[in-house]
Amino acid sequence: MEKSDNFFEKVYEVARLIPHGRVTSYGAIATYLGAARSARMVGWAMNNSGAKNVPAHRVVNRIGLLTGKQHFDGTNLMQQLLESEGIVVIENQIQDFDKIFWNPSGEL
DNA sequence: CTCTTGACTGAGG
DNA sequence: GCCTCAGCCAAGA
Repeated sequence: MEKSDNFFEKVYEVARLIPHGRVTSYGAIATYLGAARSARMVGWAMNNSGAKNVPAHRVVNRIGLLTGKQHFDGTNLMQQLLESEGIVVIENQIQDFDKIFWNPSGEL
């Protein structure tokens, strides 16, 4: 095992902590890790998540838009996974996003 | 080394 | 609410 890239590993760890039927944003994870302005790095980490067991479909941008669905295998795979968890998604837009949003800090 | 791109966000108009 | 600009940092060419 090589050295864990702290930042990336943290992202994967938090992503796995997201409860079913919930979602969070890249910025929320970045902020939790102390890199509030590095939300892009979270997205990049998700790009590498292809080799990890990370539910990247539960991570969306700040408005609940499935910006990353394009990186998934198909075109509706990400939406399918979210709907499978009880999340309503219309036109790549999560409905009731503010209600199913999960804060990694513990919903303070 | 430099330049561009990108799964983002916040501030300003 | 929308559009534009700037900041952020890593990877690829």
